[in-house]
Amino acid sequence: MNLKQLSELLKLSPTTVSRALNGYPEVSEATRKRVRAAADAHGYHPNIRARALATGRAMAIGHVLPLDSRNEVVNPIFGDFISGAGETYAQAGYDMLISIVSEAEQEEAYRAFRTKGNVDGIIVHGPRMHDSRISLLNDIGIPYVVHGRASDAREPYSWVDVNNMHAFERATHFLLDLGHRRIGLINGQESMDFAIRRRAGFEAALGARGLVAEPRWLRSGEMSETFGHDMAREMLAAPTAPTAFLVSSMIVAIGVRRAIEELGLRMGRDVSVITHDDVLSYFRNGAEVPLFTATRSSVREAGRLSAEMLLELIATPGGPPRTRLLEAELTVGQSTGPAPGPAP
Amino acid sequence: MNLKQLSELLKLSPTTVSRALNGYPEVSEATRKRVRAAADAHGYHPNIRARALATGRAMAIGHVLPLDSRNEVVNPIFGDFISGAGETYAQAGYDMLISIVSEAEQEEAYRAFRTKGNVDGIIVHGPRMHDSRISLLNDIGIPYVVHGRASDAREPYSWVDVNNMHAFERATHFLLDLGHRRIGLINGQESMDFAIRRRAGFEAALGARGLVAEPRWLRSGEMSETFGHDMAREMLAAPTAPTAFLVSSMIVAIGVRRAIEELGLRMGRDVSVITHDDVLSYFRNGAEVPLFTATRSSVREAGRLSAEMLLELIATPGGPPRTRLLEAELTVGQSTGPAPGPAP
DNA sequence: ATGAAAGCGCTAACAG
DNA sequence: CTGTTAGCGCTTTCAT
Repeated sequence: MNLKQLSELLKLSPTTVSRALNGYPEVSEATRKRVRAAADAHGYHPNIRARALATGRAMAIGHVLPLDSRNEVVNPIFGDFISGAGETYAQAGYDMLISIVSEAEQEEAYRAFRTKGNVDGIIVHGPRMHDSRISLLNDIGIPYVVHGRASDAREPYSWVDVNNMHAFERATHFLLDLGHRRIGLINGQESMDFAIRRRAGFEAALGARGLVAEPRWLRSGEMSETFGHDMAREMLAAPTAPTAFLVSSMIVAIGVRRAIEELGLRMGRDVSVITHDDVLSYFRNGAEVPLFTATRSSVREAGRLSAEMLLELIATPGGPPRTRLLEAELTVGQSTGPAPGPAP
Repeated sequence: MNLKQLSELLKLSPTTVSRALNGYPEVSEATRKRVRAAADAHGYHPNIRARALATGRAMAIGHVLPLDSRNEVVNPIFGDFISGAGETYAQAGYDMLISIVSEAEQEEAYRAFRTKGNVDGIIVHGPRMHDSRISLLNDIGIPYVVHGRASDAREPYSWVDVNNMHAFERATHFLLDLGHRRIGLINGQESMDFAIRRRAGFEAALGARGLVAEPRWLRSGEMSETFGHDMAREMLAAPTAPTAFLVSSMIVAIGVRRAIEELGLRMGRDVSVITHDDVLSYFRNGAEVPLFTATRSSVREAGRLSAEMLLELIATPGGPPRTRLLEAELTVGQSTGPAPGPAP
């Protein structure tokens, strides 16, 4: 059933039927009702490709996901992001298009989105410190929002980001409050913008107490279980080992925990671990102190906001870039135990 | 730059240019070369909407993701699946469309894909035991492949699945070999097909040794950290507690580990944990025994296969359904320690 | 308030 | 081998 058939059925012109269905004001209420009823009865849905061709709008948003070339793995938080964004798109009648490409193919992916004309806007994932994509997208002239930031970008751009620096600063203070003085940071690759910000937060907290980050306890690399395991084992094997780890991702933290277990150390007693991703527990002399870091829901919120922002940018072309910084929820549960932490 | 402009530039008809670019045989190699060069030079990409309208093919595959209504969370393995599928699509020139919808909206999502005409085929995620979607999709008449199975489906359908039963059977045998006799299973919701199969594997392994699963050590529910934590604490608090857990997801296993840590038990000594998701370690009297379950790469492989299968189904309409069962890699590393496990 | 007609950019018969 | 012509299904001027 297409528009023409429906219009013949109704003894109206396709024009009138189209107008009736799309809420144009110059249609009488009577015919509009009649048209709506017939459309419902026959399960008519406009062909989206034809509409897109006629209107010039694709009614779709493209997401370009960088594929880690080494691991062929996409960032696990992506699922949370799109579950937030997807809801917004669905309400607005937009489709979500995903393109997973290696670092080398990124540029081409953006150009292809533009010239193929299958999206009206783009969400950029995994921005790096020196990210050429931003000026590329400005040149191309397609609306976009970056999830995260590219610190050294000269040109203005729209972004939504979680306050990584603040989150890691608070987490570090939390460990310092527990009495830890030797803290290891197991971070993501520092070509990624978020990793730089997380280290900055870590160092700021240490600095506020007159401490300085030990280079040997600063590690950064791919976000894998193996990496976490190997780094933690290395650091724990040294004569003076960290008493706590701050870990950039849940996956990595699993490896760290494995290393701790292998060495016969006790989590939360001999060594503590904080991740940026989930609910974890700590101990002060045997008393539980849960720490909630709500990264997953923050990321979903970031997805929702990015989508809204992008749809607004599409609706108001030529408008100024917008930005939004989210605070990740991070709350420390009631501590029932005595104050001092493990011996430094 | 569109086809007409490019053809004027080349002093050729749009038809010839189109044929040259799409590899039609009746074009001379000389002009084909010339056309290709010009297209590359000017960054020409055909407008996909116009092509879709003209050909009747959308050149896109739709993925319908069920959104867990309670948690608003998508299954974390989804990222691995689409990273596998995405590569196949990209090579074949297909786009990937994602639709994230709650359980209630599923039917409408499939119908909309069909009537809007924006996809040529569908991948179904998260099949349940009694899944009405299969007969719906057969009625609608759009090619599809199910990631996973719906055990009680009457009609034939195409699917790709990991052998969950076998994976859990082997994992259980592994724990039994270590000397464990009290094993807890923390499973996904048993309305999901995969959860049923995992339990079946668990029970089969126990049965092979003349053992029977204890109902109090069988738990199933949402795949969250909190659920894992709460179930493990409950089971560990009982007078006779499991000495090992078999856990259905990495996220859940994090909660289980937290529970173990809180109770001051030692991972791999007092209690062992196997997950279906990642690299983990076990201990026999202090010696490390790594167990590798490569779910993540298996899922990526499943994504790749599903995509290939779907493209074939699209290419050969009316063909018979295809199925494919993958064995998850699960290998036990070299054990350097003495044989006996923890006391039963 | 309704309709006729002209495209959107491409592909696919049908000529030549 | 290349070009001409006619749509794909819809929206959108421009008339009436």
